[in-house]
Amino acid sequence: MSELNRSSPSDLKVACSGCNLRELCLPFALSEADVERLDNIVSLRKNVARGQALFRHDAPFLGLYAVRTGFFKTSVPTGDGRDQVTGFQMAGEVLGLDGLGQERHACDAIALEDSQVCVIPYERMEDLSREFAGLQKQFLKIMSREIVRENSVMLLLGSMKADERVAAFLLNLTKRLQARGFSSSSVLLRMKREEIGSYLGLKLETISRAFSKLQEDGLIVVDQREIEIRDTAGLQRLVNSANC
Amino acid sequence: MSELNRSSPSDLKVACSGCNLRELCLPFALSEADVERLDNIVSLRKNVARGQALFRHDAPFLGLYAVRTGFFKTSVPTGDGRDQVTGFQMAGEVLGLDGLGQERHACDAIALEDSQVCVIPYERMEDLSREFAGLQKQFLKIMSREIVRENSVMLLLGSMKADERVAAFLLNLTKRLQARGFSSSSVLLRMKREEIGSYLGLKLETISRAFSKLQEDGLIVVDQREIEIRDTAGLQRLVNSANC
DNA sequence: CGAGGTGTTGAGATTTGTCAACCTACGTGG
DNA sequence: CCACGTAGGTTGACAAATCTCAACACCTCG
Repeated sequence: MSELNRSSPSDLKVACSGCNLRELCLPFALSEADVERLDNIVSLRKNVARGQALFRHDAPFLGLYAVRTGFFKTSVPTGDGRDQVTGFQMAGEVLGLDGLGQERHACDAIALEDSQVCVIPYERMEDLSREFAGLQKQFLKIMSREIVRENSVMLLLGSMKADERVAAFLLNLTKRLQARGFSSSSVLLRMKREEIGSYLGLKLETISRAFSKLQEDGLIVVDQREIEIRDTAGLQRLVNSANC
Repeated sequence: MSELNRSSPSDLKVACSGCNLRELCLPFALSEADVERLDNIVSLRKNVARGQALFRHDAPFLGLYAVRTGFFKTSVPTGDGRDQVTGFQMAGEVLGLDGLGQERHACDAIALEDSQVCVIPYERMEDLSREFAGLQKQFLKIMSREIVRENSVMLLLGSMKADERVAAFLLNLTKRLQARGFSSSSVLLRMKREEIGSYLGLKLETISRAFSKLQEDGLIVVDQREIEIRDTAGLQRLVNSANC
């Protein structure tokens, strides 16, 4: 009945050991042997259509998910029915870490395009320690990185101006896309202005104006959701100059 | 030579099993047997004087710390030498989770009063999986909770007005103090207005004005760093009404 | 008693939000 | 294939919130 059920849980056999995201995803820096152990834990894939939820807040925690293809946003409810976007996730990134603590999800995860995730079922995570110490530590590392990421978002939200936030947002996106082999000078945004605004703590009109401003200054070229980066160093200077 | 060295690493023998913070700290919800295993991992205490750093960003990650007595702040550098405060930690709370991922700390941890922490040395964490599956999962849970906490700070920074942020801050503090057996109607702030402002993404003058405003409205009474909560429900309404 | 750190308050500047109009792209149905 | 409706995006004018700068008050500590 839930939106979750409407997605198709295709029971494809997964193999981290043969995945082209190895270097970016769960297996990063793991030994060959450890990756094979991981294969036993990550056992199936799941498709999520654009607009659908992978999970919703308050839903029981069933496991972690690694994005295989596609693009997600996570958001927390504001109490009055609206949401604040807390992150955007692309291939190789992990969703659901918020749910481990209370065995219940703290945010919604919505696909911004047709996507596919690899599933790490909660009950299999019990096997982690039995499987190998290296694997268990891997999860601690992944969570630690998420904490560091959130620290940097707090920095952004707490101390940057609108233009600086947008510049930092674009640089972060292109850096992650570049690590995945995409162009670092051109981004196709998968989210709307309103979602960027929610993530950056700004209104959609302010995002729009910031894009226009950065374009006027020759740092980027905006064509709808297609952003061309003209001056990466200039954007970086803008971010660095924050709070001076 | 570092400030770290100037703190006195008193080699007291620690026993989680006999600690009065059991229910709030690392051992929460662990079995008697697991807590005894934890005793083998948490092996010493360390004093940190007011104003000193427990660790600094970029320093090698040596282990996790559980606050035993005292009060800390964590902050990340903004790039221009200044810092943004990312959290305040009191007895039973864990410091250093940010360092696991890169084996290097991402933030500074500074004592706001003379404090004592229990040390979980990094090399001992290797023993976690050998010791017991329950223990390893405990750390994942603690990290997950930190992620959820940071989510809620992002929500605060991204979508609340000054008064609402301050109200949320006070409610959060009193809730945590109450869980530790302190009065929920009176708080002695351990940090200055500037640090609250940094944490909440506001300037110190705005914090001062927000306190005055909440006092005018009869919700609190302010006397320097001593805050008396007069109307918890009123503060809660203010927080809930955010974004309406 | 004086100095320095911290906190409060006011006035004006700056930034962002709000509201409204308009534009563009896209999908649907005639 | 075109007309139309709708969602998303841009821009302007004004309002509201916060920041900035400055003056001053208070407290602590030597």
